[in-house]
Amino acid sequence: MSKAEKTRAFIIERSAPVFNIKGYSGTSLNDLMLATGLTKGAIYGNFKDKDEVALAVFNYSVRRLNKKLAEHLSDKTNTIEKLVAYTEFYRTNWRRIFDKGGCPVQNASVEADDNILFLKKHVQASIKSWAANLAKIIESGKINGEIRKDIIALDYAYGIISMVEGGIFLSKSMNNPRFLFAALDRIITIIHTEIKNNPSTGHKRTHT
Amino acid sequence: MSKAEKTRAFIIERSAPVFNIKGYSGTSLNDLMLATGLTKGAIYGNFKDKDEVALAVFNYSVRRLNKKLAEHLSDKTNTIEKLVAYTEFYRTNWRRIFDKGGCPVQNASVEADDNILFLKKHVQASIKSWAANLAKIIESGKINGEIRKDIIALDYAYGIISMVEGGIFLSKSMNNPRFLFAALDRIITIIHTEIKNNPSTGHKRTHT
DNA sequence: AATAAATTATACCGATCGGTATAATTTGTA
DNA sequence: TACAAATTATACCGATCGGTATAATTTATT
Repeated sequence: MSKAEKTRAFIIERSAPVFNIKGYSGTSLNDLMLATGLTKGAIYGNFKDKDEVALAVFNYSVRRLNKKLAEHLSDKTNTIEKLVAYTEFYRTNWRRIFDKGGCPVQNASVEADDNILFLKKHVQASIKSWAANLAKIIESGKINGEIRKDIIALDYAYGIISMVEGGIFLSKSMNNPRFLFAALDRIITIIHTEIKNNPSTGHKRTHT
Repeated sequence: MSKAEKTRAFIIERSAPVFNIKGYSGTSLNDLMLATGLTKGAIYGNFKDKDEVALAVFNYSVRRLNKKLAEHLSDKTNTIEKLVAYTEFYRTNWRRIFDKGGCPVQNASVEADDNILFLKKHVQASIKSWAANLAKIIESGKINGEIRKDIIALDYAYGIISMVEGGIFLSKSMNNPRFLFAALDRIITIIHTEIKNNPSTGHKRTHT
């Protein structure tokens, strides 16, 4: 790892919360200089422009969050446990996430979706991969019998994301985690009543 | 209505979609001049600074949305119909809303919650009044027997808002209304299975 | 129609924006 | 340790930022 590579990584790490809190338009190069303690020369020696910093920061933030999430699921063996752990992750880490400006996907998307075009496609890609990962977990549960065979994994994956983001939005807006917790509670209810394979209550079938 | 009052209203109307699409930091006075066809003199003759325009625009956008929503509910008499009409409103008007930048509350909140402080308290106030209105509808249903007496109206009000905003977020991000529709479908399911007073299935009580 | 008041247009302000050329410095290699 | 290359700091660029003073114009009143 060369000096420049280290500096580049350092700039990204330090700039991430700044972009996430102040937004793309709201973050100036002066902000980045303050956050890193470096000068314009160092920044522009490692990035061609502000867009490239913003993009690297977005990808870094998403990868970091995905990594933390994966770690949180790593010791879980069965599917239902993994899905519940998914909600536990946010229940445990909401404060850390909020302190750094909230969900980077939500922030980037809401700011970018109408006018900052170079970010929008990356936002969409990260949401797609997020949903695909969740769907994969659900699909694996269909194979081992934990999850009902007739549910559409991707639909529920997007449903979970939708509710998580709605909860984050409301809790962040109101400075109160209870709305996020309520969303997570509902997700757990859905897991147990809709997607989990409950032979006795599932489809009210009396024979297999 | 004096000339200045008309101009003020005109500036607000024309600036509303600009702020909602480009955000507060992303909207410049030049943008407002372009959107209104007026000069800085006209704008600063009616507003003391950019903050005042942004604030007036936010309040206008919220009031306008509430008005449209109220109109959509006006012909509904009973509570369940009103709640269903609530979801119908978004199902019918999503495109119009999306074209103007999405939900103004969501946009303002996500941009403002960490750093544009003068907007944040107004965002919180508008969410509170939104929830209170919804809760009022639910409460009236408790009185006339349409809604179960044991449910907490405000909790469900915030739950509905959370799901609507989550759906709007995801659909706006992905350029696809299906995620919003899915959220609305779920809200309707919750209305019918959880909060509606279903004497036969409600609490499985065999006696009153 | 004359005129005072209210309103809008023009021209300009200092500050800050993103970005660049170049000088100073640090790094890796011989 | 000498030296070339890579990296970072400094100084500056034109453009645009929000905001203001004032001139031109429009409005309302008589």
